[in-house]
Amino acid sequence: MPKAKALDEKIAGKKTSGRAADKKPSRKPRADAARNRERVLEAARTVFGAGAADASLEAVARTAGVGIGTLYRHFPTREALFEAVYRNEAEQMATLAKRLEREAKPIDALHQWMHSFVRFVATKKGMVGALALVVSKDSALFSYSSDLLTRAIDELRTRAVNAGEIRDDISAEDLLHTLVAICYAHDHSGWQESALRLVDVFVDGLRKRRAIR
Amino acid sequence: MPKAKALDEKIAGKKTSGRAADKKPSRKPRADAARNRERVLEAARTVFGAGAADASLEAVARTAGVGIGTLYRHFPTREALFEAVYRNEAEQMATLAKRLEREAKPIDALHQWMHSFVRFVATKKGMVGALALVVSKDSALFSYSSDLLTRAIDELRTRAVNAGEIRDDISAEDLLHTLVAICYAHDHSGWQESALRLVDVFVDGLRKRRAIR
DNA sequence: GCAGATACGGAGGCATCCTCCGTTTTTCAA
DNA sequence: TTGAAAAACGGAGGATGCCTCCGTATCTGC
Repeated sequence: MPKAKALDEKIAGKKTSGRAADKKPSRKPRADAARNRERVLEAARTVFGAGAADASLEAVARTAGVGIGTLYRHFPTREALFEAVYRNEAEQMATLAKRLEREAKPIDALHQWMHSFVRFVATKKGMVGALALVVSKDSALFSYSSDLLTRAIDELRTRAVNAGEIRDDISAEDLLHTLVAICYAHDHSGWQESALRLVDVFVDGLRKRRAIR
Repeated sequence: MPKAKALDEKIAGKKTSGRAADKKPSRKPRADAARNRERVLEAARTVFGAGAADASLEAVARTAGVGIGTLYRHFPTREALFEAVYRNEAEQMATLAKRLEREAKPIDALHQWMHSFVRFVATKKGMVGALALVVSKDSALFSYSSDLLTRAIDELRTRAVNAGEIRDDISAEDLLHTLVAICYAHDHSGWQESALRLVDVFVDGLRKRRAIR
């Protein structure tokens, strides 16, 4: 299972921020570098948070009061920047999954998690665009956050499948993909209600039940 | 119902290509203009058909052997070009809806139509990108094709609702949006099977059923 | 305080978007 | 047939964005 392996390495590497992996004593990171990184992140949160996930990176750099080169050094791609900006959010969703797993019945946990996801996204305008990028590119394979979310939903899914409550032929990736898709590009007022309803429909469809005849 | 009105005007205008609307005797369209329009369309079909919905418009113009200015004169926006390229496809889907309405039971008609949509999209690589644009922008309001699809699915939906087979609180827009979303950004091999399964789940969720107690 | 390591930043090459306008082609009426 | 006006052509050019590269500035450990 090469994919999971790569993921674990990635998480380990990121979490500890380069623990003496192999052959690098490496002095501590420079103060100005850390400062600038924070500035860029802050600017990105501001700019993307305004809903413009496609804002130019130059605008972000300008907002941060930093050269474009500096931005690219810290975040080589737009995805990397999104990743850093929304990592926190993904972690919150993962934590929520753990909690729901303890506190709710399998299918309810899944259902509630998906609802929370929609509501969460609703408060973070930029996140939709970020998620779209994450889902649409194969970069999903390289995204810490996206894997976090996939794992979270997969735990909920597996539990519900094992309890015999939902069908077993829909993958976690498909679930997440659908969830993001439901949130995506709904910009009119009232989209949140639509999205929540669509989640209801979808979860209902996942249920194993007998149809009225 | 201002939206529908605007739509009708649009259809009429396009269909008859400017029938003496009000005060324009207007000479007949120039031959070279018509020829170039066709060339651009053909080139666009080729380029987008190869799956590159984000190809540069300059590339399309080059392929068509036409200046970039000419392309923009005929199709002021990328969406307008998509619209023209895939208008035909949308009409086919609309026709299919009519047929299914005669030949299948309400919910089956809806289900089959959605399946056909997925399969259809699978054969037209560029179409996914086009649909994404159409759905994501509010340009949906100004799109002939998108309205055609919305109307088609709405007829199927309404019929199924009236037959008491599906819930009545999901709009045609939501259905179409979800359908497109399910197709969107699935690029790995085997996406078609995933997508068809997701459609099954979704339609199942639309059903009015009694839960297992 | 110094030297080397590290980071900065923006100029510059490239691509795309889209507009504007001088030139060319077509149409129509005389 | 012809010539002038209308219509369309096409591409140069200004604007913006992406990303890289490298001369310069700053920091850190000694």
